[in-house]
Amino acid sequence: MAAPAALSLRKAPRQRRSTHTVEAILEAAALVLEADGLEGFNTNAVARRAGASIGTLYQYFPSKDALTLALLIREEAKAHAAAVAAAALPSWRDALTAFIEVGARQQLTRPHLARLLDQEEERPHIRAAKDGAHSFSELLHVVLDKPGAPPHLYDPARRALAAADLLAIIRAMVDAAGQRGETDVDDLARRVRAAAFGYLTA
Amino acid sequence: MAAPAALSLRKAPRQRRSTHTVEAILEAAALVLEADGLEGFNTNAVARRAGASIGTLYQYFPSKDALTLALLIREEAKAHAAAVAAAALPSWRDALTAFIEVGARQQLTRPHLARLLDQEEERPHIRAAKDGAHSFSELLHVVLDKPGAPPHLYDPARRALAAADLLAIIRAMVDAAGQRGETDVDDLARRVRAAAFGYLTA
Amino acid sequence: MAAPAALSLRKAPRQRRSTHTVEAILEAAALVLEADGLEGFNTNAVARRAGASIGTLYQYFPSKDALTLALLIREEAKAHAAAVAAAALPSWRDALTAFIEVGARQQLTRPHLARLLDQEEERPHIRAAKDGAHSFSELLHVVLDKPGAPPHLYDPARRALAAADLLAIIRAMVDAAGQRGETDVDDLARRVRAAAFGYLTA
Amino acid sequence: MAAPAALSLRKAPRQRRSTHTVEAILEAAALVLEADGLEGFNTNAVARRAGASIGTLYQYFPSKDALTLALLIREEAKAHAAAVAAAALPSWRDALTAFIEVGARQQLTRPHLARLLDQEEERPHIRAAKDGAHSFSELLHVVLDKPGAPPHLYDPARRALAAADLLAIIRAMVDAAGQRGETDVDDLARRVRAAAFGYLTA
DNA sequence: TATGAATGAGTGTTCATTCAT
DNA sequence: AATGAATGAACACTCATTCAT
Repeated sequence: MAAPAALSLRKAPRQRRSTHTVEAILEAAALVLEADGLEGFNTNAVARRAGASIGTLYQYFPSKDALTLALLIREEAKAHAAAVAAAALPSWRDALTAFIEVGARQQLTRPHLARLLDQEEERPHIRAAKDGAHSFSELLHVVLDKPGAPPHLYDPARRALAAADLLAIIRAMVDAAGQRGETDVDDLARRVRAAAFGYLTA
Repeated sequence: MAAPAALSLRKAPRQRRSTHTVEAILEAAALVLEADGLEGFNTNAVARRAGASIGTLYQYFPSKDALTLALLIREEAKAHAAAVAAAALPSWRDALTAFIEVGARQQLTRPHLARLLDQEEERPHIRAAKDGAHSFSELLHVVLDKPGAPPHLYDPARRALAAADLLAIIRAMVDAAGQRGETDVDDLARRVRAAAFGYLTA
Repeated sequence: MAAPAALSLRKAPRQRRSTHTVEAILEAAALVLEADGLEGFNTNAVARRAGASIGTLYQYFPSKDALTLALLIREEAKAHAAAVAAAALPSWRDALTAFIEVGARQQLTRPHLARLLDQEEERPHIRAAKDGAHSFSELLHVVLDKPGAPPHLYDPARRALAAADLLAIIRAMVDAAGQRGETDVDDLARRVRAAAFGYLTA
Repeated sequence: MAAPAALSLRKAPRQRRSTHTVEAILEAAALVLEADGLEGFNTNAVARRAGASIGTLYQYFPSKDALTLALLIREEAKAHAAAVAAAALPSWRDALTAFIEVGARQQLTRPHLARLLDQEEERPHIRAAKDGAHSFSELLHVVLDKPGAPPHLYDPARRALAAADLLAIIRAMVDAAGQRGETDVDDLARRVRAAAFGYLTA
């Protein structure tokens, strides 16, 4: 599950100062991404925005991809923790409902950033490095495996397919909503629930 | 809503030879995209693959974005025509069903290419230039406006939202299926129908 | 024997203009090396000196190492041809004498350049790519295999060692002489002969 | 002819701990050089390997060149002492024989390191700073000045040239032998003697 | 009309060196 | 004295685009 050396942090920040620097760089990366999109996302711009030198950036991130990956993981961390909690609910309906709400809330927090990171996540290099870390797919798997879940999901293959389909549905709907500038988490969650539960019970 | 000059074809290919050249370049672009992904997609590579010079490429496409856009439109053309036919079916259920099948079939034809083009389509530059051309969203709008459609869609705003949601769902599911290497159009269409109709009737 | 793709010419110059460009770049590389040494030898400086853009340089040389290698081969080409002729002389004494003269003359032509290229030739990357091309060692082998050569060289292993030793001796002496600014080829050749024949007959 | 300030030790290590640190850094430099070659030889790597901080390194060595120079001198020190003893032998033949043995033994001890340092020694910056320190050339001069040496060396200019030639020969042969992985000092010394005495008596 | 040589701004990355702590 | 975070000039290399032939 660990990222290959080339994409993991180059050095663990030891002093107070350096954790602050790493944090500043990551936030700068997020801001650049939001402001200028993927086209404007280059390491020099990130360093400048962070008020750091390019050398400093590379002290902590061995490559641009490593920086992207770190940002990806940072952004997903909170949502993933919440998703883990959601997936732990005993009833599969409650779990799925909570899971969807987590997704909606996460996406509407920084919608532009989230969408661009979703795109980056698709790049083979990043995808491979991230591997299973923060796997929302696995969590959905767990949800669909709970007692009372639709019987046609007893078959592991079909369950895996359903988990993938659901993830795609949730991701796409919240992404698109964020793109459109929606801000009402509840309404969005309601519509996603309609699609998700509709898919499962059809 | 015509595309801005910089992205339209530099010259309309009139002569037979020109059409052939343009077609060769477009197919080369598709092949490069499929073989090397976005990272390998550059104008020199496309020209080389097309057996044309880079100068010739720029004689027909004023910029790389124009080439991308032209490929996008070419790839969508057949599917769009089919979708128009689908949307013309009198029953909204039949229309939506047919629409979904069009999407599934389109995506599984050249899945890798379709997905990369979907990504390119998100880039603001391209998006703006493409504007309304080949709007699958509008077609869904038409479908949901047919008599017998769920009553809560009488409200135009809600109908627009539903059309957007449905498009997101269909796109995401067929994209992901293509990525996974699925080839069974019928099974995919069945699952998408489940999500779509489930969403509408929930 | 061919250099790996990454170090061979990127494209063969087709037009008159481009052969001229390639030649200009190679000569510029030589001049930069002579004027500023290895420290000043960078691709931007070479391009500037050649009156070309950096992009043009990279059209023909896929990497800095490829440029270095090409220069190396260019500089050795004439000397190697002459050395082949020398090694073809029937008498081993005449052959060795001629071989030494070739080395002395080559080195004193552009001594500083020759020495820096000798250094570059030691770098593993370059060495591997060059492989057997322009192997002066092989030529010495041939010389020592001629009838009448010292009998203790009948053993192939000892002959190989002797060829290596002789090459080292010749190289070192002419290198050092060039460094010191010597210009008298004949005197230098005389001293190298003393060492070489002395070595063989001791 | 002292080395310029910038290349001399920044502070003379007086305390036990300092000496130990300097020694650790020098050995680390040697190890890095052996393991990763000139390409991998950078101050940060050396400090890391020495278990010291980069700041500490710069407390003792004012620049990378100073470190290189110090290592060079350290590595030559033992050999130079032995060479001084060799040059002190009354007979010029014995002296030269002993001198050669010193060279062979030195080179085969840490062949890779010795060769890389030989290369560094050629760099103008280093060469100038080192100036006459550890001049093996001067020692050879002394040897050739002993009674009974070949009469054509009575002329100081010719003697200087011969000393230079001999040094080049010895250096080159032991270098090349080290590169090839030879380990037999006696056999190597024998061949070098053949070249050296051959050169002088031809 | 077609060619492909040429351009050069832009980008990722390294590494010797400094200096606040 | 020791640390290691920070610096930024320098460099290899790419690629969209132009234009002389």
